Amino acid sequence: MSKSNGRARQRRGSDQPTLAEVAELAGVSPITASRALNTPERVNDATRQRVLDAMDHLGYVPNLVAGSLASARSKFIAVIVPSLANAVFIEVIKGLQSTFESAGYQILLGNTDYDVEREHQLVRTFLGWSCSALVTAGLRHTPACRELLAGCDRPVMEVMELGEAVDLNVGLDHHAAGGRMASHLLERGYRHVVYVGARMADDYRARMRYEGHCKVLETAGLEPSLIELERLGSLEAGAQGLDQVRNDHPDTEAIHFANDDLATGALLHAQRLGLRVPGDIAIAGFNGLSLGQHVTPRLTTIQSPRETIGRIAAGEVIKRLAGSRVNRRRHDVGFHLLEGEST
Amino acid sequence: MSKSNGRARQRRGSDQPTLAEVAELAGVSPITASRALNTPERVNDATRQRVLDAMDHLGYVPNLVAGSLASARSKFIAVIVPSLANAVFIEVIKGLQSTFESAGYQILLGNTDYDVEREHQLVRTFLGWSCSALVTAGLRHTPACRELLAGCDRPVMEVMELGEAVDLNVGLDHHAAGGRMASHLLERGYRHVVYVGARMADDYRARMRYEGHCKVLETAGLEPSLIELERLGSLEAGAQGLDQVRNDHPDTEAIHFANDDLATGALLHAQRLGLRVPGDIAIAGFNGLSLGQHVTPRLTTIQSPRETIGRIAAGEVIKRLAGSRVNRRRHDVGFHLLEGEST
DNA sequence: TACAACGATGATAGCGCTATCATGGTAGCG
DNA sequence: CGCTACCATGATAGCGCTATCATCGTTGTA
Repeated sequence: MSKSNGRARQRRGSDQPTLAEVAELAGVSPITASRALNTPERVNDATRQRVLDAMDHLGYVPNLVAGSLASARSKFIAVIVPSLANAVFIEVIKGLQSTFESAGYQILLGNTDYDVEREHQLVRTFLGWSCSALVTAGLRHTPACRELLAGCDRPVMEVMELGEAVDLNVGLDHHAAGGRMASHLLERGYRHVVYVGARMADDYRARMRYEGHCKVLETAGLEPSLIELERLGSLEAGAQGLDQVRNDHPDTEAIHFANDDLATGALLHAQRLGLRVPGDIAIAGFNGLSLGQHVTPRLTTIQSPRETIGRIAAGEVIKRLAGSRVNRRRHDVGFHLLEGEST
Repeated sequence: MSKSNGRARQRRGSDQPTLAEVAELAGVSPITASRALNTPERVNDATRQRVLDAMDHLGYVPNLVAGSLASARSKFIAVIVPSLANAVFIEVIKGLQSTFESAGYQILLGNTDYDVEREHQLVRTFLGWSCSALVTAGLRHTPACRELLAGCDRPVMEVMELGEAVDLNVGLDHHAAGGRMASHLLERGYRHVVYVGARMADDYRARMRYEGHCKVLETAGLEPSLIELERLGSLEAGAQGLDQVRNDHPDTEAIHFANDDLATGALLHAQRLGLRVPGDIAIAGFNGLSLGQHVTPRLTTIQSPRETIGRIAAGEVIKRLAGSRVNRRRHDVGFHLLEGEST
C-alpha cells in the first residue's frame, strides 16, 4: 500500500509549472527556454516566440530562487536604514527604489531601529540572500559588520554622510551643514543660540551637525548650549523642546533644531503660545521638508537632497554592477541654506 | 594544458564556507549541521555546540537561497503598496514590518505607483521568490493578477479597505468614513459643502469616501459638488484646492478634503490668506495624521488606525503560516471622528 | 527479556535553474 | 573547396541546502 505510489520521494515544491515543462511544450531543451527569458538575443526569434507562448499557456512563473542559486547572484539590493518613522529615510528609499527598480533590481528593506547589532544581523541575512549589493545609511557599524561588508565582494554603498567608507559613499557633510546654519544665525545678529536635538546618542548625524554648530559659535567667542530630548524627532517633541528652552534658557534669541520636524513643531507651538517668530524667538531646522515651507513664517532650514542621494547612490551601484569601473568612490551632494522668515 | 586543472567544472558561487565545510570541521554530517541551525531541539546539545563553534570559526553565513530552494519556502513576505510618498502606507508598512520581523520574516517591498499592471508584475516576481505570503494594499487588481493571487496557495492579505477579498482582509469601510464626516459637517450646520480630492481615478479609496459623502448629502436633500486636483495629495495641492474652491464655489462653507495632507495644506494656506477657519470656511480631512493635530485650529478629521492595520494584518498572516486555522477572514479596524476646531 | 517507542544521526536524492562545454549547421574567405 | 568563425541549440553537472527514509542505540513497559 505504502509503495503503491512508486515515486514517494516526489517532493515538488509547488504545482507551479517548471522551465522543463515549458521547454517540453515548446519542443526545446530547458536551457534554451532559460535563454529565451534571460538572454533573448542568443535565441532564434521563432524559437523564442514558441517558448514565450508556452510560458504564457502554462502560466509559468520563473522560480527566481532556483535561478539565483544556480547563478550565484540575485537581483536583490539590500537597503538598510535606521528608521522608517523619519521622512528623510523614506525619501532616500524612494530615490533608491525608483532607480533600482527600473534597472530590474528588487529592494530588500531592513530597519535597524538605530541599533548597530541589528544592522550586523541584517547584513548577514541579506548576504545570505546573495544580494547583489548593499546600501546602508551611515558609516557607523560594529567592527564585525564592517569587516563583513569589506570582505563581501560586492558593491557596498554607504549613504547620508561623508567619511571613511568601506567602498562607495554618497552624502553630505553634516558638520559643515551645522556650521552653516550657526553662521547664518550669527549673521542675523543672534547671540544667545541654543541647539535642540533628540536622542542624539543614536542620531549621530544630528550630533555631527551640533559639533559644526559649536565650532562656529566658539570661533565667535560664544558659549554653545544644548538641550537634548528623549523622544525622536516629531512635532510633539519640538513643542516640548521650545518649552524647555524657554524654561532653562529664558534669554534665548534663536533655536537651532536638529531637524525640521522638531523645528516645525516648535514653530506651530509658538503660534499657539502667541509668540512672535522671529521677533520673540527665531527658529531654524534641518532637512528642507515641504512642511516647513508651508507654515507662516516659512522655516529657515538647510535643504538636503534626499531623493537625489538615493538616486545617485543607486546609479553608482548599478554602474558598478554593470562592470564599469566607478571613478568616484565618494560623492558629495552638498546642501544649501533655505532662508525662510523664521530667523 | 586545458585539462591540467582536473576540476574545470568547478564553479563555486563565492568563497563563502558552506554547510558541508562546517559539518566536516565539526565532525558531523551536513544534515546534522543543518538541523543544529534550524531545529536545534532535535540535536544533542554538545553536538550542536560543536557545530555552532565551527560556524563561528569559519565565519559561516547560511545561504538562504539554497535553503529556500530546497525547502520550497522562504521567509519572505511580499508587501505591495501603491506609493511611498503617502505617510499612510509608510505607517502600515511600519506595522507590518515590526510584526513580521520579530517573527523572523523578511519584507519584500514593492511599489506600484498606483498601476495595477505594475502590481501584477510585482506579484509574479514575488511569487518567483517563493514568498510565504503576500500583503497588498487594496482590493483592486487586474483579473489575471487576482487569479494568480487566488491560486497561489499561500496566505494573501489585502489591507486598507473591506470588501470581496481573495483571502484575508483587514481594513476599514471608506464609504462609511466619508459618510461619517459628511454627517458631521451637516450637524455643524454647513449646507454648502465641497469635496476635494486628488487623482481620484487612482486613489479609489478617496473616491469611495466621496461616494459615502454624496449619499449623506443627497439624503439631506443637498447637491454634492466635487473638485478634483491633478496632483497627488500634498500640502501644495491642498492650498491650490482651497483657491480653486473659492474661485469655483464662492459660497462654500465647508470643504471636505480627501486626506489630511490636502486639508492641512489648505488650512495653512487659509492662514496666509487671512481667512478665519472655521469662521470663513470650515476644513475637514481624513487620516488623523499627527500634523493636523498640531496646527491651529486643530484639524477635524477621521482617525484611521494605520499602524494597527499593519500589525493586525501581519498577525493574522503569521497565525495562518503557523498552521492555525484563521477564524476571521475579514477584520474591520474601524475609525473614529476626531473633532478639531477647524469645523 | 523481548519488543515497541523514541532520540540522535546519517545516506540519498533532489529543489529548479544556469554555467560550462560540446555539437552541428551555415556563412565568410582566400 | 577546405578552413575558420560564429550562431543556435543541447547534454551534463552542479549551486548549497533540506525532505525523506533509514539506521542504530537507548529507554520504558509488559
